[in-house]
Amino acid sequence: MSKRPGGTKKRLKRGLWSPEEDEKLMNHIAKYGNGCWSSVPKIAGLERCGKSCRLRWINYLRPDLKRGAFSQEEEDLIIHLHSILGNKWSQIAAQLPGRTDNEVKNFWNSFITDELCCNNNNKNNPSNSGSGFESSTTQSSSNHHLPWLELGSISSCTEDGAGAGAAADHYGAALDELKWSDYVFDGGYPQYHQQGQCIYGDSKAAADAATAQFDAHGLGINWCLN
DNA sequence: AAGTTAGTCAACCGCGGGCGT
DNA sequence: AACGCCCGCGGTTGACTAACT
Repeated sequence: MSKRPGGTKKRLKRGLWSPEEDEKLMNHIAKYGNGCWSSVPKIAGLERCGKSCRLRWINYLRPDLKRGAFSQEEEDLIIHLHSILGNKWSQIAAQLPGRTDNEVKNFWNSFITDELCCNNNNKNNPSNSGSGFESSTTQSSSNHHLPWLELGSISSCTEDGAGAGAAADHYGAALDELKWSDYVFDGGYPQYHQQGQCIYGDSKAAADAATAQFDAHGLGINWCLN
């Protein structure tokens, strides 16, 4: 952290929370609930800012949090929701009970790092070119079974940025109608290469059929390499 | 064994929106 | 309408640790 909050009268503690601080915050919330964060540090006897208290509670102390690695279903859901919602971490996390936006964001950043890394590896290693998605998952603990379907750029289908939200809604509604699961290909990942793009699917015909279905709904879909 | 690199987790910061005055 | 306060979100980065050389 290169930037420091300026102008604070009292020097607030920063960095990792101690067990004693956690206990103070837990006790405070058990007693008063989790409202009015700005007053929490004062009442709870913590030398932290209210925002820090709120973050600690939301990301770590909440009793309903589900700790540990993401399940395969959760990973798939994140990937799916991100294709629709973009970096709306709080909205994505809202669909994952017990998970925080921070967790989802961290997962996604790791996921993207893996994907980029393995794309580069694949480019440099022709022997991997036939199964890019699968090979991209072998390094991490993640085991992504789903091809990564990327919706056509939402911004590109609107006249300006103001329509992005409506466009996202449109995609979401259309995907619901299309029954997303019909386009989740299980098993291996043969690819159809065309004009620099990869289309993942059980076969070219399957990918073409899926693409046609999306086209019929007015979706500018790119079956995306990852 | 020691040093380096990479990956993950946790926390901070700035910004924008909602709300009350 | 303007202002200030508070909260929540998304981006970023420091701390820690495991893996690698």
